[in-house]
Amino acid sequence: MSESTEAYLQIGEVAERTGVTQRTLRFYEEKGLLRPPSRMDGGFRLYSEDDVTRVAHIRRLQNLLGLTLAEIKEMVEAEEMLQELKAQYRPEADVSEKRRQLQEAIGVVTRQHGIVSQKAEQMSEMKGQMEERLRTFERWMTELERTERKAPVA
Amino acid sequence: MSESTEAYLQIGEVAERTGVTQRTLRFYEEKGLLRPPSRMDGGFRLYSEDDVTRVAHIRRLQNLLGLTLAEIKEMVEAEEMLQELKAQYRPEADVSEKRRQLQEAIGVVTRQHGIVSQKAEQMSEMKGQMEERLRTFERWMTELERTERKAPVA
DNA sequence: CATAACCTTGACGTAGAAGTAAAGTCTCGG
DNA sequence: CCGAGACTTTACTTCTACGTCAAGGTTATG
Repeated sequence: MSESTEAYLQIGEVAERTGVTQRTLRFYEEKGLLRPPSRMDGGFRLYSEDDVTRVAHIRRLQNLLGLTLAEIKEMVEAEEMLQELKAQYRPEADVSEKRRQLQEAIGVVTRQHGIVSQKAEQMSEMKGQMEERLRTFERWMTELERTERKAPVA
Repeated sequence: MSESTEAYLQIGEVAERTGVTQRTLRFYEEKGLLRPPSRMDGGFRLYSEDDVTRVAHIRRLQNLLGLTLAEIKEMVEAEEMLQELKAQYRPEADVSEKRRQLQEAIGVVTRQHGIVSQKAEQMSEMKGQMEERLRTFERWMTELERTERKAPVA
């Protein structure tokens, strides 16, 4: 009973490990966010560890950056291209084509980076505002307490 | 023809200045995110500059933090309470009540701050990853160019 | 080989956040 | 005073991102 194909996961496991529902996994597949996984003879989906990582990534893009699935799809496709590029990296293929792909990949990631940078900046600005606000409240509070000591509660 | 009430804006202007549609403004009002504005005799809504600010704030909470309108409503209501508190600050009213309100306000903002902090951190982590990735690409690119010089294009 | 647990597709439902259309009202410059 | 354009409410529609059955096929285990 050696597990020759031990690295494969059924949809239920993937769902559990990623924290999304099976429905969501199928939905992402439908929408092109996950490549159609391999299947068992009976038709059961067989996911790889990579797919798990992928889902986590998708979720982060959703939750953190608030991107739509359509936008995420673009990003993910760029990643895909990258994987491909990585795989093709050794076999001496069309160099100028690889160059082009790499250029495009750089473009995509640069745009992503721009989005993240901007958001991160706005965030920390917001954070600062909130901290200032909290300081103000603390001041008010101390002041209130002073008032209370002067004229204590009946 | 002096503009005694010059500070008031109709919905169209507010829409234009905030970048949301009139429908959205009415929708926010319906949902309790914007206080019902004053009206002209004929029923036209009259907004203040404060309302414009408010809408901008709402949008940032939506876009930056990805909060739902329901969550934003809570926040906005807390702000409201704060305004009230600020206004009542001088008139010597029930001190312990004010204390309670202040406590609550601190609680709300602290929670908000927690959310923002966490997101900000995750963001900068993501940003870092992207930067590393870009560096990798640049390396690949230089390598590709070296290859090209060795065996130039026909 | 039965059967529980797991999976399949398909179809319809839902919540959030508006968009859009209809039919009528108001305002304001000329 | 009137017509163009801005505004009103009401109602229906759309889009996204799934949730929720339903009816049946598959797999693993005793």
